[in-house]
Amino acid sequence: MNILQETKRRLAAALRDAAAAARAAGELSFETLPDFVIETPRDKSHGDFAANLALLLARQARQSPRNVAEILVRHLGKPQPGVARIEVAGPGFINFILDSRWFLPVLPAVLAEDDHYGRSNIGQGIKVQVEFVSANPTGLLHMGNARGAALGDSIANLLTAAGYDVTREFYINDAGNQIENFGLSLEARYLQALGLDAALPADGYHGEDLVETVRRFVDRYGDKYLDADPALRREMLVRFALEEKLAAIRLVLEDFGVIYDVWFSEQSLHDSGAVARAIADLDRAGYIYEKDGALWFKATRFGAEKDEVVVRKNGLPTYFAADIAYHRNKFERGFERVINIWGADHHGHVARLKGALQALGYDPGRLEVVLMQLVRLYQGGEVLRMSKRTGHYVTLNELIDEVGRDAARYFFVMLKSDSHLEFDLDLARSQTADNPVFYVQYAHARICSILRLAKERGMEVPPAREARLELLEEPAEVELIKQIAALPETVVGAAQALEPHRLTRFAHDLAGLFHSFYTTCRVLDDDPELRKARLVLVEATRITLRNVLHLLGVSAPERM
RNA sequence: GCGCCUGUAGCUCAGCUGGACAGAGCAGCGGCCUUCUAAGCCGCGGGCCGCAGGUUCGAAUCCUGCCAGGCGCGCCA
Repeated sequence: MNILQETKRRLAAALRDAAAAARAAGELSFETLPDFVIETPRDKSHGDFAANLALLLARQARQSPRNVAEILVRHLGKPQPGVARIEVAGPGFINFILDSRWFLPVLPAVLAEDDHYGRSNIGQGIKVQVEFVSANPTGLLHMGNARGAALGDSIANLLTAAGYDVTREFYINDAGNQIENFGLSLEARYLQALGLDAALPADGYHGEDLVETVRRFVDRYGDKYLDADPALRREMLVRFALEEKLAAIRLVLEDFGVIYDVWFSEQSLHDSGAVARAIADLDRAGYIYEKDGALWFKATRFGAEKDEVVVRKNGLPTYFAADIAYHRNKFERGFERVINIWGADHHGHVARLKGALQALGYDPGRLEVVLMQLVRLYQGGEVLRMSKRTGHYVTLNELIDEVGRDAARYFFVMLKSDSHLEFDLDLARSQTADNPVFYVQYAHARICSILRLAKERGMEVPPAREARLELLEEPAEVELIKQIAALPETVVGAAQALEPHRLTRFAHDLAGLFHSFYTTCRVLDDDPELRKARLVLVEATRITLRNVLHLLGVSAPERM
């Protein structure tokens, strides 16, 4: 049910017919009809829909836009269904003012579709993968990862709602230098735990959490690896720590409402030979050369700023090499579109990865990277720098404890991914009511409260067919219905643009319209007919609000 | 130095891929609870859309050049 888009489509067709008729009548001359839009004007006084066709046609027709608009309106001929009035306004817009009853059919549709309301099938079941967070499993998740988690999960929800077949994936960086370094740090902590004087590597992991991890390792294995081969010792420590860290990451993400379909190991790509194969194939295609003892990929051929090493002088493949193999693997698994959520500090990686995929014969457009600016954390008015190596960072675990999952998720997706997120920890900690998520949730709780009371009084929400919905003609009611009707196109737009922040905006607007309605209209009215109609409206609002909140990964509480 | 992102009300941010007089939330001021949750509603004030050019019937939005902030330019990931 998408009454808005259907109406727009029909009006657009009518305008095209009108233009053709006007040309046939010799009143308007043009070669080809320009692509015009029918949009919902910002300003309510401009009607429900506005068309800019006359403005675009004016030049070709060599007439003033307003004249063109008048001619088009005249040729629209018989009254359009649902349209109460048509006006030519401003520079030459054609405004359509709809009969307020035109939107009423959306209410029974919402009740019927229930938790499916807002879904569509523009994705046509196309397989899409969303890879996000993919943090190093060497510590806990920080604020940047948290933003990625909220963003990635909401985008995945949006794509699912738009009819795509979505897979959520976490890429585990369990290979390479960082792991090597991780092992050395663990080893030092291990020796320290056994009372020896061992120093952490200068660029090692200084976080306190490793001390605890090693303590648990000692609980299990004691000093068994004190005199063991250091390589074996580190391998055992790393294996133990990775398992523990990954379990913790998985757990906190679940607390955050994020469940992955696939956890993909980087090491497995090395083990299976996929990395070596990718390099060999690039070489065969002529995009690899040797310099200074290392193997380089000719990324500059594909618009990157510089070429990139794939195999180091020491013979070990780079992270980039593994990433090439990984993304090829994604396509081999049948994903039509592959979406990565990355921190903006990785943006330099985009061009060369796309280049490598192109070199392997894939359309690089199938890889879409959503770059998010990093989260800046404020405390006591000062910026806190976050770094895993210094162990100085606020974890997602702490964030959930202090501000709660709902507020955190809402805040992270409230902004465009492009914009820097300023997270004032003191403000977030202070659980005050100026939190927008409370505003939206409160609207939902208020509705549930009304419905509870109605039930107690034996006044359940009637089947929509039995309600005289045409009684809903207060401005606050009409505005509320229009916003409810706008959910499907909002979801589609947000999914296409990969912009979940459009949903928080929609939710906030919807909540605001409900609050206004609440103060002007009494739902449990003495008039039984009006009461039934309003119960249907309120129920439809509840469903819409809840569905949006769920797309955001935020709960819809029944009481507050 | 080069590349990417950002610059809109005192603060935090929207602005629907070029539309009609630039919007919201906080903060400030003034009203509204004997009736379904006042975590709410209604009203008021507040802006050279970083600056300067250009394209267009029309620019916060597109192009160019500056200015400011963030990030990147590793045989790290």
